[in-house]
Amino acid sequence: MAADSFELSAFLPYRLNRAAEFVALRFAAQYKARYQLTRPEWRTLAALGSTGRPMTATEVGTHSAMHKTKVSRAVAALEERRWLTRSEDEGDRRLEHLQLTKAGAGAYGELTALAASYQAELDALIGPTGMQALAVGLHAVERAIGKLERRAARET
Amino acid sequence: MAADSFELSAFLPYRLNRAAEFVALRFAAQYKARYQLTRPEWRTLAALGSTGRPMTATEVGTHSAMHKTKVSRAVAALEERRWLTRSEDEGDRRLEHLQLTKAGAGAYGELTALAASYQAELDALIGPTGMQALAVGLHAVERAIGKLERRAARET
DNA sequence: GCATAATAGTTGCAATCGTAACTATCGATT
DNA sequence: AATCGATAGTTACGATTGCAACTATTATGC
Repeated sequence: MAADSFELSAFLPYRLNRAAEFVALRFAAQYKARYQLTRPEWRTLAALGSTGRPMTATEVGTHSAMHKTKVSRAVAALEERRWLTRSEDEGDRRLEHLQLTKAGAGAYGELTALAASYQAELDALIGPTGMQALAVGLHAVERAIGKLERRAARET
Repeated sequence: MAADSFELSAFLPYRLNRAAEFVALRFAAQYKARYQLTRPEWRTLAALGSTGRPMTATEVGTHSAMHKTKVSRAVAALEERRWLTRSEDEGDRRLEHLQLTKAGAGAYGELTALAASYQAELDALIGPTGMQALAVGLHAVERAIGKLERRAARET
C-alpha cells in the first residue's frame, strides 16, 4: 500500500471494527430492550452460563476478554438482580466463586436462544461461502493475536 | 447451535469484536504515543486525507462510520491544532467544508506510513492464506450489513 | 408565501469507561 | 515468622461517549 494511495476503508483495523460494531450493536439492541442488560453484564452471564460451573471474576474476565473493573461492575449488577451469587473460597479468601442462580440460569437460557437465532440470521445473510471464509480468516487473526500476546509476555 | 451448547467464544459478534478491539488498540497505541491523537481524530484525518478534497462533517461521518457528535468534537480538536480549516458553503450555509492544512496533510502522510507498516506487520503475522480468507469473509459481512441497512431504510 | 418538516452541526447532561490507587490476602524469601 | 512482592477484587476520578435537545438554515406542502 503506497502512502499516497492509503484508503481507510481498506485498512484492516477499520474494516474489522466497522463489521464488529455493527454486528454487536444489532444484538445488543435485542437484549437491552428485553432485559435492560448492558454488554458487560450479558458477557458475564454468558461466560458463567456456558460452562455451568462456578468461576472467579478473573476467569470471567479471561474468558470474555473484559477488563477486571468491567467484570467487577457487571458482577455487582447481576448480584443485585439476584441472577448470581458469590461464595468465598475457603482455601484462598481473595477469591470468590460466582454461580448463576435459578433465575440467572433461566435468563441465560432465553438469551442463548436469542443469540442462536441471531447467529442463524447472520449465517443466512452472509452465506455459507462467506461464513466459511470468515471463520478461517478470524481463526488466523486469533492465532496472530496469540503470537503477539506471547511475544509481549516474553518482553515483560 | 443448541441452547445448551452455546459458546460465547464461537459467537460471531464476540469473535469479531475481540479481533477488532485487539487490532485497533495496537495501532491506536502508536498514534496516541506519537501525536496524542484520539481515535475519532485519527479517523477524521484519514477520511479527509484519503480523498484529498474538502468534505463536510456529515460526509466524514458516513465515510468513517462515526456518530456526528464524535465527528464534531474531532473536527474542533483538529482545527484547534491547525490541521484543518472550515469554510462555509455559499449555496447552503448549514454546510461547512473541511480541508486539511499543510500541517494536517503532512501529519496524514506520516500516519499513513505508520498505518501501511502496521498493515504489513499484520499481513505477515496472519499469512497470505488467512489474509485472503479474511478479506473474502469481511466482504461477505459488509454485503450483509448493506442488505440490513437497506432493509432498515425501507422500513422507516 | 407561510407554516411545517427536514438537515447540518453543536452542546448539556447522564452514563460508561479505563487508569491508577487502594484494601485484603496469599506465597516466597530469608 | 517477618518482609516483600504478587494477586483478587473494588473504587475514586478524570476522560469519553451517545442521547436528546438546541440553533440555524434550507426544503416542502398547502
